[in-house]
Amino acid sequence: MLSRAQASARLQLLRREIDRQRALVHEHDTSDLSEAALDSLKHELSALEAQYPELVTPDSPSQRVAGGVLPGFRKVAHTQRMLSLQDVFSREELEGWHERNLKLLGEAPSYYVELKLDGFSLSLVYENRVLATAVTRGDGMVGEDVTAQIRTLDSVPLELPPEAPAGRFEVRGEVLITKADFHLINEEQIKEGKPVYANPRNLAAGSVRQLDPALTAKRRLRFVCFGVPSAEVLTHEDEHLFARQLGFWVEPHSKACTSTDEVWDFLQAWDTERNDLPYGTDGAVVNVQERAYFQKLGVVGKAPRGAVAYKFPAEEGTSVVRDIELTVGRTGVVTPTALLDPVQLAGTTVQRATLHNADQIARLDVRIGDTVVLRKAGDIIPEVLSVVMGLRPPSALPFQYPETLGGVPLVRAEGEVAYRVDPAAARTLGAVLQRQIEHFASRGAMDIRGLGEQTAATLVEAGLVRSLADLYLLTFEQLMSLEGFAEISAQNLLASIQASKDRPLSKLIYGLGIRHVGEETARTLCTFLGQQLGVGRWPLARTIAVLRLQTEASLQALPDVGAVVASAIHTYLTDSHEQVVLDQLIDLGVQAPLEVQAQARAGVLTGKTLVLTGTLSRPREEVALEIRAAGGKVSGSVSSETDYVVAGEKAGSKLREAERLGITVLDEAGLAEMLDAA
DNA sequence: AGGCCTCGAGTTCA
DNA sequence: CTCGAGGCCT
Repeated sequence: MLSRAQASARLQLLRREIDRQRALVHEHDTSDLSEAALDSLKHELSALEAQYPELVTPDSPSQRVAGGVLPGFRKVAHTQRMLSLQDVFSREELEGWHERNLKLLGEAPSYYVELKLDGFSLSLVYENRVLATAVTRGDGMVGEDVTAQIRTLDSVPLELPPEAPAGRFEVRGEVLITKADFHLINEEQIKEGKPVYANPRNLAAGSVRQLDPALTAKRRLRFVCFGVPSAEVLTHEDEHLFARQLGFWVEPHSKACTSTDEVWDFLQAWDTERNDLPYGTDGAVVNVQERAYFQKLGVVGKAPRGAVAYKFPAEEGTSVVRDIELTVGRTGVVTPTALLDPVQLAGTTVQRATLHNADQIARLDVRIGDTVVLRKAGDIIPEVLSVVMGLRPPSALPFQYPETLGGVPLVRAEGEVAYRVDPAAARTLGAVLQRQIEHFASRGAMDIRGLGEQTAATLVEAGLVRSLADLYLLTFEQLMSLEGFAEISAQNLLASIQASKDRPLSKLIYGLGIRHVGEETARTLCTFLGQQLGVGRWPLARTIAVLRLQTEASLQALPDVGAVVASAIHTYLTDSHEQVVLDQLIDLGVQAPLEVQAQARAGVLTGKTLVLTGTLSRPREEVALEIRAAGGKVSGSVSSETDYVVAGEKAGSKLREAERLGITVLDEAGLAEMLDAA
């Protein structure tokens, strides 16, 4: 919560930045901030003003209806004010609005939901069925006369059919440009070395505000009607039908609903389906269906109560960096994370975002106190896109890494992006040990159920676990003495730890956390050991003994193992600490068996590389196992080396990449068929 | 030396 | 998912 003085300073910055953005958009049709990010700033502004109403100034952007009037066009007053709509962002807010309708009307209205298209609003006035004027929305009261420009649009009838009423008749709608045309025009701009348009709305607005109508005509603009306020009809839906009869294009996906459940279903469905529409939408308008009710609900401030604009969860937003936290990973790499004021992003509340490394911080020039633009990368992980420089407090200093972390010196290795804690001292840090244990116990490694972040922290803090081997020394009594352990959970954990002794060798090697040795390299080592030892089932004592015989040179002979990886493995095996740990694991009965089959039968997929993507019906690891059993290799990324891509539900970029490269795409059934063919 | 390609490691929220 | 970096081929 900001103090009054802090709020006042912040408000000033926000107003200045929002005004600057508005000037950019409306006078130059460019922008250096996305629509969603700007929305987010406006949202913060109104929230702060709501909190400190006495700080609202008459010139605040919140006091104005979007738009503004540009010099060069004749100003025209709207006969009926063009209102704006109140925004709702969640189901709760939608239900709240419905409750209010219910209270004010005494009974539930029905609703008509229509997609809100991404263009700019326009009012057409017909006099005796002939187009008289076309006026932009402007500030809602007064707009600009763009009749000459609008006349060039095919989708605006210059004359209405006889069904239209005589006299003055108003038609309202949105002027927009399709996504395809938007991209086409921006490509032209790039070719000509001109600035690109930030979004279709800016382009549509810019195209209409060409003083020369011939220029407007070249842009393929379309008028889409959303209302005929002066028509004599009973429902909002009828307005749409009537407009269609008169020859206007009306967005065809609108839906009549009798409950908010139905409304919500519509909104949820279109949140994803809208991506397939040829034009952009950033929300939907929920209208009270019955006109009489709509009138009765009236207008409050500058918005009618009978309709709200639902905004689809934005993929971009803004927030303020309160602090930069440094966390140390299992390898000793120190990663900076921005701690943020909570912000809604694509349907979740985001409070932290990784800054990756020192380079990234320097590139973005992120500082504590900065306002940043955030996006969800791949719909999951928040990412800092940029800093809004106009909102930087004067006191913000460039971020500096400290010299030490937890008393251990931080070093940045030659040519590396990352800072690490001094490797020799890393194992003395509880945080590093905790991460090592988490990794060792993770699903891809030893798969010890019940040993996650929380438990690992408890065990390390209590001093019960000082190395990976200590896990196998834990007793029931020790666990019971810990906070948060009951009989059942203690027994379960001990059982999981026992069970982990029989995981395959590759899982153990991966779990050890040797630098540069991941799942793939662990398997490479196992294949090599299999060749050395021959057919049989080999215990850890034997496999480790063979590994310890290897020189760096012999390791380098393995596929995908070069100088760096070989050295890392060799260093690990000869490190005195690690030797003790490995010997202990052997003594404590960790088998980690290496099974060597008589002869890896050549399967149907021998020599083939496959990539799995999307949601499969079974765990990915299970499918991967079958593919490997058939001789195939499972890789993480699609390239020209890939033979098949197996796509499940909701496959994303990898599927597109596969299509681009012309790689055969299989579904799960297709894969099963190939495997069965063996 | 340069340019793929693959692997490793770290990441957020519900 | 994304980025950095190691391995390997040209």
